[in-house]
Amino acid sequence: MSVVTSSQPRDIEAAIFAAVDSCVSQWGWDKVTMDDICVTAGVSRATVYRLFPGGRDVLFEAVRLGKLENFFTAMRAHIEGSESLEDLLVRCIVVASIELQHDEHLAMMLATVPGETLGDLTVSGLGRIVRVATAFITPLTDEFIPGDEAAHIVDVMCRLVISYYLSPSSTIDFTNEDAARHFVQRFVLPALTITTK
Amino acid sequence: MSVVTSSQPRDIEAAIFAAVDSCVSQWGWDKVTMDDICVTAGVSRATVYRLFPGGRDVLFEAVRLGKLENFFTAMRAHIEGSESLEDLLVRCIVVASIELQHDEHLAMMLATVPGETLGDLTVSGLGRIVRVATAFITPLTDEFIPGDEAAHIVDVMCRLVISYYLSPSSTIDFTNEDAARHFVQRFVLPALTITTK
DNA sequence: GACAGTGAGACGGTTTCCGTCTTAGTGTCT
DNA sequence: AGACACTAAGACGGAAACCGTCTCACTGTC
Repeated sequence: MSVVTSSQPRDIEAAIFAAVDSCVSQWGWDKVTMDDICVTAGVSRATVYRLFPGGRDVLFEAVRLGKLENFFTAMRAHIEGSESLEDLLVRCIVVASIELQHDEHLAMMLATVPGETLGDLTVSGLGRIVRVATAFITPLTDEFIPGDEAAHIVDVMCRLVISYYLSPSSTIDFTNEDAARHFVQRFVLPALTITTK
Repeated sequence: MSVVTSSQPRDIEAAIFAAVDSCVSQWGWDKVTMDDICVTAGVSRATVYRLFPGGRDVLFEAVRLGKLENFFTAMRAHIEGSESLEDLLVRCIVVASIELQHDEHLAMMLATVPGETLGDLTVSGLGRIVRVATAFITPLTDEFIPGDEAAHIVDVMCRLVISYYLSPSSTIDFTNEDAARHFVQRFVLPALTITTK
């Protein structure tokens, strides 16, 4: 299994993912057809449907999951080594906010179910973000606070970051570290029911 | 309530044109639907089809014609007052090349028949450009050369400008005035069968 | 030769889109 | 008030695009 044959399906899969990226950024979710993706990837339709049985939904879901993992993996790299809960939270907020602002399609890809607009994000797509974020981030908070408390914090933070991304405020800029830190000190840390270790 | 007072059909027509622009620049020709345009323009379908009987083709053709006119009207403003044929030709080349390069959708809009890609431009769409260009520019060359000679020159210039736009050369840059002037002096003016007035 | 992976494309079912048409609502003019 | 012009909203049928599946031929590897 670990033996990599000369014909590497991984390359094709990567090409398809890249094609989805390219097509979506060019035309948006709604306008992209499977044929667009096939042509862009330089791949036959049969191949796409064989690699992603179920078609469009399955493929797009796979792309979204991949994006989610990449996003949080990159984030974890940024927040690892934090020496305090405050530091960790601040880094989370800043990195996530910047990344969201940087890649417009990311937010769409991360959260939305096919056919869903960005405006509905706070309604339905948020759940999965919170879920994945919790799974990725809470392990890093272990040394500071217990798991259930962490889950609670992550939940709130997710909603705040996304809310401020979708509808930026003139009073708080989460892409700014000082602002984020001030916010954490003022609103988050005091809310903890257990004193940080 | 959005009370539209004394709704003038011109406003609606302009809104539709703007909507086409917006939609095309967002999704491209092929991906745009009439409903997209209607929604973007904030206008009912019936209205669009009444203003442009024939539907999609007629509307898009109208948009293209409008673009063509705007393009050459703007160009004429730039080349009016030329004191020599050389000056006039150089200005034509430079203005057209810059304008084409500036607005990527312009070339598409100017030349292509619906469903046609930019690569086919030299084949089919070029005829109409040459036609309109001739109609707009030849009047301005009257004081330098006779009409039939002008038509010939305009024809050649159109093809050159478009060719260099579609496939830029490393030796000649038509958006550069000096390069264009040098080219005109070297290849165009000597080819005239009649000495310039 | 057996085999696995791929390209090309046909096929039927579904959805979307187009263009037309009808109806109702609104503002204007006489 | 009543006639009129214009538009929004949406139903409707036919056409086209799209989706997902499937078959067949081709290619490189074992």
